[in-house]
Amino acid sequence: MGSEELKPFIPLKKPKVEKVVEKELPALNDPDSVVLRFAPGPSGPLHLGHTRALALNNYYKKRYGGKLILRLEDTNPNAIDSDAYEMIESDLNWLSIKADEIIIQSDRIELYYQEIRKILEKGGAYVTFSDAEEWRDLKNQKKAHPDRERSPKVQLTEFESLLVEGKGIVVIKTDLEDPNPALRDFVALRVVEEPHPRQSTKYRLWPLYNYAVAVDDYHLGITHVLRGKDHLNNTLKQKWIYKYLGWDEPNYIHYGLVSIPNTNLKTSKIRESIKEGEFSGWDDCQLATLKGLARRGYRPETFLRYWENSGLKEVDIKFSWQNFDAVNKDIIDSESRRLFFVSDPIEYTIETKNTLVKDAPWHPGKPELGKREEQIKSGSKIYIQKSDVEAFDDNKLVRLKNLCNVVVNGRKLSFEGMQPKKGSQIIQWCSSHTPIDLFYPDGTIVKGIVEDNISGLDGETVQFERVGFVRLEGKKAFFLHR
RNA sequence: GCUCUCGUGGUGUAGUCCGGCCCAUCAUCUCGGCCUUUCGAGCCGAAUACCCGGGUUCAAAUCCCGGCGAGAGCACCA
Repeated sequence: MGSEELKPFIPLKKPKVEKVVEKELPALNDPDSVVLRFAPGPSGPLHLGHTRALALNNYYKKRYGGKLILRLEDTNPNAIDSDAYEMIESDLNWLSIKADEIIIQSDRIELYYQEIRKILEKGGAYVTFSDAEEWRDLKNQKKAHPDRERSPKVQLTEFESLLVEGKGIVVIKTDLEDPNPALRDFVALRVVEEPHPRQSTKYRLWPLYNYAVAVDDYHLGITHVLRGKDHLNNTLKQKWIYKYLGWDEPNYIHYGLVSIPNTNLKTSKIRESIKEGEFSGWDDCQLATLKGLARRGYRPETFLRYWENSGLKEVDIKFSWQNFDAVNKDIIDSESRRLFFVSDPIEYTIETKNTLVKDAPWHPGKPELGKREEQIKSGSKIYIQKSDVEAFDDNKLVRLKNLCNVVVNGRKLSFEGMQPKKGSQIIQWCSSHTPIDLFYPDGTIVKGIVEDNISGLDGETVQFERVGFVRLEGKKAFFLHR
């Protein structure tokens, strides 16, 4: 058989069907009424790490027309920054995420008392005055503390007395035989005598995380709990409370942990460093707080888009600044005006017969934005970056970008034509200028000058050509990314 | 140590439930080329991945078993 006859038998590559897959996050169960929550502890302002939970919850809220509750978890009087309540709300605001309801746990202490009474009554919890170690040791040996076996009636009496005095704890009974020691009997409420920033000394018995979360999730009607998988065990604990109270459980969704390289996210550490003067405040451009990142010029949409793109798989992931920056650049590039920035400026004088006019567009892709014009007369000072000057020889022809060609001669630049010459070096320059300090997130500060055109641009992101995108703030510029 | 998760290019992601249209998607990064009075943007192209080993099957990224690896939890924190 000739090759022509074989043709029908040659397996053909199937043409690939162009799949236009609308990429989206996985669907939720029970999508009919979706109630979600974002529940930070008010220990400081929000940082990059918080934005994932926020973005994901917000995404599903919008997708299903649901409701998002901001719940401030302030049940540990020792770990509260009283400014944080407001800072968190303003951070949400900045992200354009609207909480449909704001709940503060320390306003709901009576509710936690009410529900624990029910559990005590049903024999699902107990009060003990045992010291922490003894109680924990017994647990680890799968043994019950004697206080565990007392009748509900006694437990209730002990509970009421704990409200006024004594040093005990209220414990939720689980399965003492559970192979995972983390899941055996856990504390629901404990005594804290320190005054609470909002409630002062009104209460002395404070609920702990797992207990308060379960009670609130139920009473707030939360349908879907979206959180990191570090909460896997917490979910199991919280289910015991649902069981005792006969409540229907919400849908739990756990996503993998993110590690954010080279970034300090520990609120307590940051606070310390601010106190020591290492950072100027929560909005220092070296920090990955929302305030710090906002100051550098990251856009709210960047956070949302980045996290929605990262999905919610249970694998642990690494945060990529590169990818994050790419998202931000995509948003700001088309709207950021261009400027010349000259670091370590060296002064030159220009010689020209005719007055020259700088003809530089505010944005190369958007002529409608107009130009940044400037008249350059003979004798005008021209400033050039030291690193560019280092490549100069006398009689070298260079192109002052958007102006003209010049020949370098000592500290003089002589006009040498308007037509750009192929191959000649093109450099940025400043004449009339403003001094500006460029702050990098690693703490370095570069002093330089910027064209005298920035008056109307305070607070905006612009691109310093060849340097990267920055956000302007007075006589400062904060480096964003390339 | 115990308990629980999870392993797709450098990074993130789609596909895994219900095996075939997957010689594996998209984005970013990297490297070329084009364009450009920015080292930005845009356009074109390239390179790079199903943790390993068995099994089931006509057919495995997808199912089963074993290994290896990574992470988390083990608080009177949240």
